Amino acid sequence: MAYIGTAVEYALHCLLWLVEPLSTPASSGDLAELQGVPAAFLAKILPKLERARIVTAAEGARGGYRLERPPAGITVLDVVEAIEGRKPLFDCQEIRGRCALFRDGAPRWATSGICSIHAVMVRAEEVLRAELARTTLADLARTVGRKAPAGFAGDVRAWLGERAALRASRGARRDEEWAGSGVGRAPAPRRKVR
Amino acid sequence: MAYIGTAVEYALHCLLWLVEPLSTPASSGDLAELQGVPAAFLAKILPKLERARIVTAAEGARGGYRLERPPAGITVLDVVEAIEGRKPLFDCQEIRGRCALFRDGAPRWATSGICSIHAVMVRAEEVLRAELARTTLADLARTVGRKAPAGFAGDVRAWLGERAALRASRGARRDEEWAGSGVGRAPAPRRKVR
DNA sequence: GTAATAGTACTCGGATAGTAAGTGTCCGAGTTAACCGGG
DNA sequence: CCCGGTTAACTCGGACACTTACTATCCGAGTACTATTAC
Repeated sequence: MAYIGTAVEYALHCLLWLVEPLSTPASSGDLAELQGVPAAFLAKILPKLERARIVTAAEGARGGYRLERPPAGITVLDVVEAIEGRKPLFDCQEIRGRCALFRDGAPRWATSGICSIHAVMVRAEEVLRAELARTTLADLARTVGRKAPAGFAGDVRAWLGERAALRASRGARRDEEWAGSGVGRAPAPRRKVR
Repeated sequence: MAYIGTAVEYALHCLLWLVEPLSTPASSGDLAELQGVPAAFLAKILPKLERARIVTAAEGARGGYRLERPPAGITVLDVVEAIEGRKPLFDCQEIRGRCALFRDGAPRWATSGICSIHAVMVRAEEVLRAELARTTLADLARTVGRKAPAGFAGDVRAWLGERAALRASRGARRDEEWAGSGVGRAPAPRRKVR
């Protein structure tokens, strides 16, 4: 198992599509289908980004996600910690104090301060975090934009918009089919389709 | 679960006691008891250090472990990789190529080269490894030596030596108890006082 | 025309499998040192 | 005094429980928007 899991990868890829503002927010289901990742899992990841104030969620019909802050202010480290929490690279078991020579309790010099081995790991974790904090969402989007052909970002935006529009008309279209089938309509009670 | 596990911690603590050469090699059982760590587990860790040519193992009776190389040439990274292997910080799922817009196969620009997100993680892993490679066993031992009181290292060496000597005489002592209990003995009877 | 209402799509959160990895234990095989008795 | 057999202690490696975390799925609750109906 890797230290940085699949959930972070899914999140970053979703955020990349949200860098350029959309006319309608993107639903978690659409983001999942767009990228071929499990929708139920993504629906569990995105709320964590919301709690971290990285995205805003619009509830209800026509709901979805938008970036809350400008992408140049969101670092990869922000995303990692929003999803995985701040889990340590290493958790010290305090072996120092268990030495068999300490018959009755470990002396102060062996329990105070930080273990030297632990100190190395803490330094390593710090440089790791610093490196992850160097790259922002805007940097990532720029890099991706250089690789993809000219119209691609627009195509994706169009696909997402189409998806939203299709959903908006679905109820109405279904009603139309009902009318066309010649079935009488009851006033108040609605029939459930399917 | 942490990226760098307990096994690495046990290993580093053991190695610290081996920095100063011992007259007799230290057995895995003694190292375990000295530090209050599960012996059966440690017996599984130390062979990995041997395969990485960090320690040498003396087999058979009076066997045990010694440092193979000078401690200034053994880095913390060496120990981590000897035990955990070179597991990646992040394993890329290649989400790029799964885009729903690629109806019939992903285009070359989306599969060639390294994913931009992956690239960030690779850089992070590199700085992490570099930081771990900065500290050697000799550095660690020096730091520990500054914290512990003057005679402590000597006390530990004495304890390990005593342990080895005690084992050397144990069989004989047990023979005496056997003789005292009047239980008959098969082939080669033995007796000796410690 | 305006207000109430039903329906739908979405987010959010909890509950729940399944799977992979790390921790820890146990046992058998092979190896070496020490010891004993017999020459 | 020296030689061969026996025993004990150790490393090494495989097999096996146990725990934990992550991935993934499902379902219920709440919320907002739309369309329809009634006044």
